[in-house]
Amino acid sequence: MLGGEGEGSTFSSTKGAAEERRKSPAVDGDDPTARSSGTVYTPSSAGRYPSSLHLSSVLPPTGFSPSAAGRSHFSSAYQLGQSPGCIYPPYTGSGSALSNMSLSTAGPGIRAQVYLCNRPLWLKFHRHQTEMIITKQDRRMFPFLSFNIAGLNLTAHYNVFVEVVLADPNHWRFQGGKWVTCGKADNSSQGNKVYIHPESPNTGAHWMRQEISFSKLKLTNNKGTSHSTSQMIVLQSLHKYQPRLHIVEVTEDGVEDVNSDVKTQSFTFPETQFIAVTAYQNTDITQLKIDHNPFAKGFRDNYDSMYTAPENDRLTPSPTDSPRAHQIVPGARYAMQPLFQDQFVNNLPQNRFYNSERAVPQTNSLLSPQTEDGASQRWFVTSMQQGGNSTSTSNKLDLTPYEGEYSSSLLPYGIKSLSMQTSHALSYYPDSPFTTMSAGWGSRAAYQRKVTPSLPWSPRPSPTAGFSEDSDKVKPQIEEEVNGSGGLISSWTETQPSALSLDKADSYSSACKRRRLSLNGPSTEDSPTDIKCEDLASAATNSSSYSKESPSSKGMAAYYSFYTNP
DNA sequence: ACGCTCGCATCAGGTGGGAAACGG
DNA sequence: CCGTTTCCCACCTGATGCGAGCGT
Repeated sequence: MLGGEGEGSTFSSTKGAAEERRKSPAVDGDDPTARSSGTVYTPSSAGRYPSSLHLSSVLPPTGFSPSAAGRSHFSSAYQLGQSPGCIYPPYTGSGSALSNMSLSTAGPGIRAQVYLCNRPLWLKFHRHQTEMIITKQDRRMFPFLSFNIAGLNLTAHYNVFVEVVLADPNHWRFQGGKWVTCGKADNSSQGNKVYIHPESPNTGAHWMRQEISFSKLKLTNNKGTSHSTSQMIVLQSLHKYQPRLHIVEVTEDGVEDVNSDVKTQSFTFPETQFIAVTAYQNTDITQLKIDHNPFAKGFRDNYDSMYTAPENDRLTPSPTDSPRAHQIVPGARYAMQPLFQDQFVNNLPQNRFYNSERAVPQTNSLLSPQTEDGASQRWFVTSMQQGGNSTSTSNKLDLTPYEGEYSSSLLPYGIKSLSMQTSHALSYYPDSPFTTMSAGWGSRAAYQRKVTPSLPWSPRPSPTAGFSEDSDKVKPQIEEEVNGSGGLISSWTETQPSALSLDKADSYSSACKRRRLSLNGPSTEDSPTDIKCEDLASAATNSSSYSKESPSSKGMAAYYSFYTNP
């Protein structure tokens, strides 16, 4: 590994986590991009955040007083998460939460917007209820969190970190092929819940210049190790969690400005919600992981032979399905992809391609026309909009095309508008060559030599580019799938591939639990594991399921969900 | 001779599967 | 007994180092 994230740095408790912040991982590490500052958090900041960040999910609402928090969105978020009987808590839809967030960020000049870079991938998982493996040793998240940020003050300094909080008060169990609540969550969870980006603190220009990846973030269920490293977030199995992105303006030294409570901005992406598990429960999730995680590639080949029948609902193209992947991944298997994709496309009923679109026609009217450059094709989710749906569709993602402000703030930096060809903004390992060029990758001649020529995904995927072609198609899909507290369940059903019919639950007996014991699941019926994203992008616009999430064609990769807190 | 490119080998680490162990 | 967790395994990716080949 590059070791640029301060691996090995340790601290021994929640308090230690705060200590760790003061001792920025980035500072400790050798990350060349890390600013020179030696501190990240002052004791004061440390004292403030642990209370909100670490305990927000477990403390009773009373533990938060708007005045004390100054970041009322934390408490609000908690309250949302505590909504009784709410299977899918309105953590995002809560107008209160977001309104508060708005308040906290109402400071002049501070109005960040955040993209979830690999949102399409997250959505794929989200449809089936994302699961994240947690192990005693630790396990990376996959998909991992990756953001693009805009709207920050160029010269101001910020700490960027992710907090993982309980998404709801329930304990979950996988039964009958679906997730059901099973008692109450254990709120006594201890351990680190925050992962500070190793490049923190850094300037707004820095954060906006590149994709902010949290690929090194690791999950564990070992409370004992929660103190060992800031890279680990301690979770409990069979609990549902919601990652949050926090951006805190700090001084040049990384010290939070204690005089300002309005310089903290938080962003929640419902599609990143997941259930922590020690072993995968849903075979669909397993298949998605295998299909998309390069490190799980070893589990793919066995399925090629199974995917003989054209599966309209092919879960996803492989991460190696990008043009680049075809070029850099050896093996006849990949050489055959064009054939597979043709079969896939040709066998897909045309009407399946646009179902979701037709189902939500109004969305088109809200969208900017597709353009080749994709300049106007971004999803801009405002907290206000979310708030408007707080009551009934709290979990819903309101998507509207974003233009103007974002463009003006973003493009000037050329941040995400790199012309670099990219069909894979998903950047599975953006910490590698692709997200942190400034972190040393750019200097690695050898690697560049080998990869750059065919590099399909950019380390700094352009949001503007990323949305090309899919905006008007994804939105409806998203609205359906990430819908309200109760909407998710329905969407789970509605958006299932044809093979994943409504009776999936029934068909998913316990015998189906282990993928290899069941080949009749939607996953196992997948057609060729490797279908070019480009083709899927155009063909899979259909089934609300695996539609436009694939890295786009036109050399663009990402589809971003773009949140902002007013 | 020198520098660069390229291919190969090696190593570290990430991945899910599956059996065994654990615990209520 | 059954659901959950732990551990080990094979397989994979990515990083790195080394040496051969080539051009200047």
